[in-house]
Amino acid sequence: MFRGFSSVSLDSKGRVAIPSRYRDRLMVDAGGCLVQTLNPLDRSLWLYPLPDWELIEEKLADLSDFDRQSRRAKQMMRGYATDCQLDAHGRILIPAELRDYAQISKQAVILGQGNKFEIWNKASWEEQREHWLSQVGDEQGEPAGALQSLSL
Amino acid sequence: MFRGFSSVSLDSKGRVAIPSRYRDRLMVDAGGCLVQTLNPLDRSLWLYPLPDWELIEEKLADLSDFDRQSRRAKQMMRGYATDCQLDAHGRILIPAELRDYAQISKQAVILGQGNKFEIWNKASWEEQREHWLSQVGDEQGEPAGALQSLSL
DNA sequence: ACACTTTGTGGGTAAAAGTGGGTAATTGTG
DNA sequence: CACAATTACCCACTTTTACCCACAAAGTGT
Repeated sequence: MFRGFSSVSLDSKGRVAIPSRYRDRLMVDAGGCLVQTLNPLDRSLWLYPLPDWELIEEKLADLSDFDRQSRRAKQMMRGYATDCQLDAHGRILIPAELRDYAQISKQAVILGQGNKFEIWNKASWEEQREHWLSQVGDEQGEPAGALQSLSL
Repeated sequence: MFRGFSSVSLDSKGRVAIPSRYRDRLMVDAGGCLVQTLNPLDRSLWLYPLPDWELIEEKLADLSDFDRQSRRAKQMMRGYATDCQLDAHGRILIPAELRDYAQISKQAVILGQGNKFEIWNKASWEEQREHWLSQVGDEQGEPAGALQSLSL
């Protein structure tokens, strides 16, 4: 399971260095082959090791074409899925289309999220974080649904 | 179960010495492998032995991605979860991001909290403590839900 | 009281990681 | 077929991190 936070920067060509602590795992499990796609739930990107992506793709294939939501999810995720590979320095190139979608230009963050990574524009991420924290910390507000029953 | 209070200081690199009375436990149970993450409920940090963290991670993985609050909880807790190891002197390095979040710079406190530790900025902790004491002791104030039925 | 061990603290150094950019090859387009 | 744009690969530099060593303070036992 991937976890952890990394602040990274894109160079002028749209490349990001994958934090080194993950590289061995990615080389062993996936031979350095990754799949990027857009995250339809937030304006960010998802990055899967190829084998994990293939599982996702199967799940998507099972979704009905006659349900509009399902059809859109399939179209978006599969349509933007892009193969990529770690280069000699452990970097990947993020295609311009995906950079635009997630509004990533210079500063980004990479979040380990279980079977995948999320890549965010740094500023957007921090905005989301502050927003969420102010909600959770707010004792007046609704006590955050699912979190309520969670003992950490 | 961890318990107890320790006042500690960070050095210029952001390292803190874990109080020695816990070290044996941490070495035996977790091989010195720990996971830090942010505490979304207070501006402090949580520090889990790796095996205990993995239980938490499973709980998080079960939360739905389609509920916004749940998704955020996953993103934050997992996203900021950082592996670390006790060094030869029983210290850990707190990443800059987490230090910023908890506003920890020089003086901190470590609180044993069952399956984990909480790490606070010392001044924030004392402030919280005083604030909480004044609320709970105050007979006028609302009698704090679940505490009401608790016999200590 | 003294020596010795354990704990806390500070910092130096070498290796690794992150970053930036040049150039050649490939691809797509007019 | 020629040209422009994009991509892959290479090299160089800067920053960060991990590991090591050294010392100060406090506690322990003789």
